[in-house]
Amino acid sequence: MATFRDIHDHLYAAFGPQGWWPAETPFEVAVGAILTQNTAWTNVERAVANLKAGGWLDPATMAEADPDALAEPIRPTGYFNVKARRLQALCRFLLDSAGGRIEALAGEDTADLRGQLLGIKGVGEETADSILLYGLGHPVFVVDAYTRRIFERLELLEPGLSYGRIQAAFEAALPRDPALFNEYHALVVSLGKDYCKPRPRCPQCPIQEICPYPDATGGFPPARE
DNA sequence: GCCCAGGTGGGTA
DNA sequence: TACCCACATGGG
Repeated sequence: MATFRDIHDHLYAAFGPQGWWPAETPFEVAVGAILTQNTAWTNVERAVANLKAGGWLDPATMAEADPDALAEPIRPTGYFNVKARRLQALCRFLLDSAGGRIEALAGEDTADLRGQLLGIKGVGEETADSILLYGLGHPVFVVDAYTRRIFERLELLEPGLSYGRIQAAFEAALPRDPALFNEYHALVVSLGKDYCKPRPRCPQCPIQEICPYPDATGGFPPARE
């Protein structure tokens, strides 16, 4: 039976280091974390390029903007009206509690800071944890739809567990190392994006020798996303 | 045309 | 608590 550690090692052998998060600053990580909600990263790249070109990538500039104006550069990510307000809520939080500098929060207690981030409208568990891990280097494991699908299919997670239960399973099985959590989540995304699809398709999966699906009859577990 | 994409908040029972 | 639904563009 493969372990969480085994899966990481297989993925690392297959894909190599991922170099995440694809952003230049912690603030850009936080912005990207909101923009990528239920959205392909290629669309986020366009939006971030638009934000940079328009001089938007600054907490005070975003917070004070007309939300309809902020929605324009982020249009390629979809949900642009919702996300414009979410970005503004994030920026207001940063201005109120960190002088507009997200780096100023890095030294805070992880659980306390996570609670503060979850208080921002539009920042849920995955977004908060992405900001904590990739933006600020805190040791939290990021759980996403790929994590759930892949590890349920590997039968390392029971179907239907909460975010917190899944996160706890990973954090209990692995050393509390931000660099490991960073690489692991990025590798999971890489597998999910290109191989472990929702529908019964596993094209040339690089870890198929340790995955029970498709089984002898070609069967898959029911899709549940 | 259909499925899918690095979710979240609000409403209802 | 546990479902539903809205939010929306872009690629395969």
